[in-house]
Amino acid sequence: MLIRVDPASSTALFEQLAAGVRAEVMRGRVTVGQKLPAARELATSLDINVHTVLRAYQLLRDEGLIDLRRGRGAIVTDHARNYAALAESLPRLVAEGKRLNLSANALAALIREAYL
Amino acid sequence: MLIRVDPASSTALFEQLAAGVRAEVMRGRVTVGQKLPAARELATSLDINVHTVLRAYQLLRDEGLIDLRRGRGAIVTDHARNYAALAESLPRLVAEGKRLNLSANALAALIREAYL
DNA sequence: GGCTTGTTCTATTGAAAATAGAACTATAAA
DNA sequence: TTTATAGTTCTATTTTCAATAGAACAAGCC
Repeated sequence: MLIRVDPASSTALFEQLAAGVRAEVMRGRVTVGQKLPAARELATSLDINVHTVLRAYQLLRDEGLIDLRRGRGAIVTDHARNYAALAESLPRLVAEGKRLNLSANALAALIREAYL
Repeated sequence: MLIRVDPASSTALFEQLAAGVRAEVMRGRVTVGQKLPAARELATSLDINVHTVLRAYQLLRDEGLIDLRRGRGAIVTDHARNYAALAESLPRLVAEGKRLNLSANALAALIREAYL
């Protein structure tokens, strides 16, 4: 699993982390049943705080993407299959957004709006 | 133009405002050449600070969606036509996201990721 | 039993949002 | 050309939240 994090970004670290995991799941590089790195371990390798990683994990649990329990760690749930279904339609919309000169921010915000 | 704002949201007020305008543009309820409410006016009606509204407007200007100048106000540019092109494809993706039980947050984050 | 791993708690620091008020200037309209 | 409009710029304060830190705790696994 390849997760990058940009401390200089305006997006919160825990959000970046969660987004990174989601993206890896969508790409199929992280699949059902797979175990994510232990929070302390990932925190060390990314040189960030454990609590920040745990917050990202808890966010993913709330979404149903991982099963998170002490002693066991974070395991990707069946929910991950859903993400794969977007692997085609999502890049298509992104391409359209780019063609129209929309920023990533603008397009993401439109998604959020349309969700209500 | 109908803009709502939720002070309790984790999303910044100025981001919500900008998103609201973008959404109205996409829906065709705000069109090219149209003048947005004056910052002071909108601030009063939403019961938020003028600077917060101006920050949202400046964000939209940076995106090229409005022409913002003192004395004139905020006028929607040609760029708005691009948004209309998304009025179909975007709700389609949103529907798919909902069907897959993805949160608005997750889908928006995936958009952001795919944009890089 | 001992190791791993998340949970919970308190506390501190730093950055950014939001507010507030005032003075200023370009634009449009009367 | 005067006047009202409306964004720009400035300083300052308050508030919220991310991120860090450390410690004690509890569930699960070998």
